[in-house]
Amino acid sequence: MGGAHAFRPAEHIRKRSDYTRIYDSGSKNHGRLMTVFVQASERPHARLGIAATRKLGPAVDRNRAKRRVRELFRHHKPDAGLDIVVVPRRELLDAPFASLEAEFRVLVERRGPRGAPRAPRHGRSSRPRAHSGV
RNA sequence: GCAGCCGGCCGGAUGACCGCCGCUGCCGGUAACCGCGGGCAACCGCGAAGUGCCGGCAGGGGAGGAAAGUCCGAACUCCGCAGAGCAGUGCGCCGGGUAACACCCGGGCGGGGCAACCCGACGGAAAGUGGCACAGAAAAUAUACCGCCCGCCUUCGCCCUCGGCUCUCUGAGCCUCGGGCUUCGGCGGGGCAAGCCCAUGACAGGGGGCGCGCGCACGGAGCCGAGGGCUCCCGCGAGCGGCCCCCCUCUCAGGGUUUACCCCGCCGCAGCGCGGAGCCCGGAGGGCGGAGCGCGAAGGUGGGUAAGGGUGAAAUGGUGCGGUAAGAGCGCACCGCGCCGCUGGCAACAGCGGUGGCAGGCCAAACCCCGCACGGAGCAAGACCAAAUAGGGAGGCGAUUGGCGCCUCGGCGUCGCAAGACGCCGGGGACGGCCAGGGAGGGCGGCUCGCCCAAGGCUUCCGGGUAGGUUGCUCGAUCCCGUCAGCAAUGACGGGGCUAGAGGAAUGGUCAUCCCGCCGAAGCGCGCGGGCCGCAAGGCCCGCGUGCGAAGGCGGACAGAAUUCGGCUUACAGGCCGACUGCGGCG
RNA sequence: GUCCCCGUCGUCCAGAGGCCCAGGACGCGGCCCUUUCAAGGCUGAAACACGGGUUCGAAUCCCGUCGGGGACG
Repeated sequence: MGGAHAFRPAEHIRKRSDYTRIYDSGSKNHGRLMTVFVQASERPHARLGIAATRKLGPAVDRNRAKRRVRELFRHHKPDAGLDIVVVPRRELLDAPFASLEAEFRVLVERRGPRGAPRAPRHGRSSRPRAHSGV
């Protein structure tokens, strides 16, 4: 029943190779609370990966950051096939949830401004894949 | 009531919406490898299997006391291993508990606290090696040194001078007072190379603070003296000294301080007695006096001694009496220590008695010795399944000719004592080692021709094995309750329960209400002090402290399982329960 | 997760029970030299990660924290 806000295993990014691919050829946007990598994919649904490094804090803080980011993804899930990797910053831990939602929306959709979902730096052309939401 | 001490426990609650991960049941969809059968084959059917996977619904479960640090100990897994030892590491009072431990319990000993109680790496220093700065005679050998005592040897000044005495009298000798020289020692003052400190204010003095140290000292006066020490006074139930910081004299300074060295001044030391002969005077007798003797001092030397020696973190048992030439556990008493015996205790150890005569400093978290334990790695251990790509092995298909190279055998030649090496010729063999030819096949193409690529080909199987997946993975030295044994740790028995299993890693997100703590105006209560009124009881006002206190605000810790247990260590807001100790109050 | 290693001036090192209130080089401050700068000379400031313990005495030896780095078919 609850499918709209669910977060299924298929929506996790798990493989190391997926992460490196998104780091290399996805678009990258910095915010005050987090950094977001976005890359388009062939899948019918979006996927999420979280990279909480030890720099963020001890295990309690890292787990809390991941839970809040997952919650963001559940409530603001893009309908298109996008691979998203979020790198949380320390400021994310104490920020109000509403400010997280605002920043997450902006960072995910900002991938547009400098052209379609495309690797800005590595120029390895991924063909323009019309996405309505920009 | 306050302060303390020990043990145990909890570690926010409830609800709403949206979610996550296992398990169980039901419902819907749906495979594959593989096996069997059929078919020329593509493939089909059956089994595997309605399993696994995907989705839905329902039920039930889902972080900790430290999950942390990874400091110990184990289980488990793989590797290694005849046995024993060495090395290395860890542990170290005794007894018990345990699967094991560096953990726990009980006891002993030592230390701290008024006490409850707390703390302790707590074997061995006559097995050996080594270290102990500075100071000090000496830092481990009980010797040397200083000193004390005994014996022996040598020596016991010089110059000037007041005064005196004697004589053989412009002089000589002797005694005495004072001074000087020389040598040594002590005390005081001054100078100053150099070092250090100081405008961030030195130094000195005074006051205050803090911690550490010593403890009847500090200060004052005197005495003995070889080293070095002793006595008295003041003070006295507590202080004193050193270091550091702050303040004041003080915005005062080219100054202060220490040691070495130099100079100056002061003090101290440098024989006395008896005495035959002799000489002189003489009444007795007296004076001088060589040698000698005794005592004393200085130096040297031979011995005795371990009492004492400013030091130091530490000094060779302590105190007292006797004893001695001086001394000494040399003797005695007490204390300490070692050994032996008895008693109590399983033991560590304790008590008592006897005995020895001191038997030898500290450091083993210095090397080490003794006793005990330990094979190594770690769930990224290990096991199973197994893409793509590359590579390995075996087979099949296709072309299989020549040359070079390779292997082997034979002959000849050169070198060599030989073994053998090198070269040439010939026979045989293998080969995807190289080159050329050949061309199965492939590409362009509807087909042929043609062109291009081309033995680094196509294909089957096998083994290792990467990504990935499955497993190991949660029923266990398990948890709860009770009984029994035990002082306890713990164990035995009985009953009951199943209590997270993720894997880029779940156990939550957002909000509401409540709970707890802190702040908190007005107001109220209590205590203390002051003022006013009142004869008094008391009342009023002011100030301070304290308790209760609405709305509201702030806060609710430390921290997230990763193979699993037993410990240790570290972090932690707030709260609850119980035992005990000290002090105060009331009865 | 499992297992190792290391912490000394601002930086890189030395020191290995007392000679160390810790030494050297570079860097930093001041003075001298120079017309000036550099070089050179003189000089100064500056550190034992933290907390306990052993010892007469600890940067050094032991224990525990904290921080940093590394390895993992």
